[in-house]
Amino acid sequence: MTSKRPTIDDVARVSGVARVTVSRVLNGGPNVRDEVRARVMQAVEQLDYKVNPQARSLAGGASRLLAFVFASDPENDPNSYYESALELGALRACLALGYQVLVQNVPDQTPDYRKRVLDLITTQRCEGLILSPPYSDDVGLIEAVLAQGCKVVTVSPGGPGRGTTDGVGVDDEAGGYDLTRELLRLGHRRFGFIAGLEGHLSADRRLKGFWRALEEQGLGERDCVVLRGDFTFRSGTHLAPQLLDHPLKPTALVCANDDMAAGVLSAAHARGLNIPGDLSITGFDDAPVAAIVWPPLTTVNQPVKVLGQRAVELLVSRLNGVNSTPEPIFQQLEHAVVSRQTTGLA
Amino acid sequence: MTSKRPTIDDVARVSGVARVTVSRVLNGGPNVRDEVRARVMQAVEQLDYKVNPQARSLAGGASRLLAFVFASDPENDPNSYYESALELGALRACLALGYQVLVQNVPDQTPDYRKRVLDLITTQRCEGLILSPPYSDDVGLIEAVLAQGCKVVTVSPGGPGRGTTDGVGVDDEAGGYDLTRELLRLGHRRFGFIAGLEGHLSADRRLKGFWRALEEQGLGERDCVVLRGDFTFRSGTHLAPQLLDHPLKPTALVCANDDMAAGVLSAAHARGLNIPGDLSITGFDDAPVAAIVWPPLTTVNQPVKVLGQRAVELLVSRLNGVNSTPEPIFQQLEHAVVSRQTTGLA
DNA sequence: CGCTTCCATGGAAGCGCTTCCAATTGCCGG
DNA sequence: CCGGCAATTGGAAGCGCTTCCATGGAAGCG
Repeated sequence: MTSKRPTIDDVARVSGVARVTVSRVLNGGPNVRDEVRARVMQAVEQLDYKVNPQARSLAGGASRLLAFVFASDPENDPNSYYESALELGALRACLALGYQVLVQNVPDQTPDYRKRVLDLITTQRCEGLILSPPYSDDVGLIEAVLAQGCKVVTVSPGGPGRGTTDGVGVDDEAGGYDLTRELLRLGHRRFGFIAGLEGHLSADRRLKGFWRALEEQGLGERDCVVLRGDFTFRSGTHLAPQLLDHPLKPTALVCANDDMAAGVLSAAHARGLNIPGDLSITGFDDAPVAAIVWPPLTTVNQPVKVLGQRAVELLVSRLNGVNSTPEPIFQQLEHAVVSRQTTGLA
Repeated sequence: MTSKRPTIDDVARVSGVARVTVSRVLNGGPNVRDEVRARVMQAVEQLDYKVNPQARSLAGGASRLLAFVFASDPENDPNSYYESALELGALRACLALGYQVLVQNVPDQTPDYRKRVLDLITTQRCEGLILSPPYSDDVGLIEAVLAQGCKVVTVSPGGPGRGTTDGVGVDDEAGGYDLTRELLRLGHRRFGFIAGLEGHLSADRRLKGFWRALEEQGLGERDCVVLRGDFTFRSGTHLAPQLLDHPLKPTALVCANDDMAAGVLSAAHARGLNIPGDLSITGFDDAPVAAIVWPPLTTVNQPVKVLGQRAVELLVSRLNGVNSTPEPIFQQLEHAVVSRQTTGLA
């Protein structure tokens, strides 16, 4: 066992000042002479003193705890790059800002999901929440959290979530549009689209952008078959046949994320199709899997890790009062079409 | 803002007992009459009281905080299923046990990595650490942590780590052996092997099992080219040419994990090779990517999520004194060869 | 020069909980 | 009927920190 850790009183004694003064120095408070500040810092150094975060939050009433809530069920979707990357970005930012982040998986089919989320605030004393889709558009949930005095930042809100609280994300609609333009340029005129889960509004915006690009070319609903998947590889493989065998005979299959696109690709391989010769396939996100499959997948890059990081920064700026704009802020980051090898001439 | 949260004193007042008694009930202490216990629980219910974890750990001297430390650099290896799955398993187990887990990424090339890890104990007050490779075999680090009075469980220790503290893992050596037996059965006699990073001893055990299987068939060093990768997809694609162009002309490439195998597969596709007709490829871990690539990868399954969960359970059982066996415990879980479609007759 | 004002510091209280120890009760054998 | 012991409860102290308020001195002002 270790000898006991030094406390703030030890520092105070060694540096010959009162406990409050040490506290002031530690928290960057004003009204401390430079000489005293230096003396305290030296004592801190000498004793290898670290504040006790538990004591600090008990006394100060601030836990410096954030929570990252995600919905995807890892049993069903074991590979969710999106969530891991968000988390990682959040973790990084927290480290820099002196906050901690609790990661919480709350499958959204859970009947008491709202209670589960609110428990993070009551039980763990979280001061801020990062909500990823589909929670980022669950206005009821967001308002319930806000009502508890807990700040919220949403990741990729698709609509209603945006007006309610701060958020970060890319322009999904523009992403879908840009990607589709590229497909149209390659001569494709008949499409299949695998959309995401109901309620994931940001994913639906991708579809909206897709339609807009089609309409600009005078194309419409009769030129595309739309199906809904659940973002998993498996749903891609399951849904592909319906698209491939459809009388419309699509020449390009557009998927709302990369995992489903990888599933479609796999199903296409199983049929002996030549990609992109016989069929073009696109994803969304630019997850690692996009570069791993063969041939590498054309997709839309979004900086997911940065999204997680920005979410934390936004949250913390609200918490420490640096930012107190009354209206919600939405930080939009850049997306980019990444043309790889699953797309070719129609 | 919320009205203030109820405290233990509120519960005491409502249930008409002293604060200590409430504390006893909350912590499942002995010597409380059933009638009183029920009364307290009812008050807790009625007030929707939740203990304040910060206050509890300050008073009780136990933070109920664990940390999960992993080394892989996510910039370089953006897809590490292994770490995410361990984390998820740990998270799940913690939720059930009332502990919290801090996730910490400490790249092992960091010069002050040891300090970074020890800081988790001093700064965050963690009571237990989960160390994944290669830290699981860093005896110096483990002992330094132990010396601070912090418990340690290692994940997949490959050798030295095992005798030092508790651990969980599969029998990597047997996994490598079983997989290789399968390859030999298919008639392969000339091999390429992409090993993992230096210092990842559990990954090296896979190679050891591989050799053992070869020796049983009277094969040896001259029948296999061995290279070292870094577990990433990219290192698989980079290393593949050296193996494919080697005068030995290997008919099967064995990789220490799935990502590298996926890289090799991709490189093989780029050359127009027919898999498994021209070449067999195997991975290790049975990560999601193994099922996603085309053709799906033959590999060895290890229950990574369960590993993470067991690690936490082991740690907690040490912390609360349920388990106080003096010698280190190693929990070995089952592995299984998963034959998919990247392996065929030589 | 007496007054206010500002700066730098310290004293005391208390955050919500657990732990240590003392007090009370009921019940035993002798 | 009494000392003793276990079961049950409560009082008080204190974990390590921040916050509120008081203090003393230096500086500013007419």
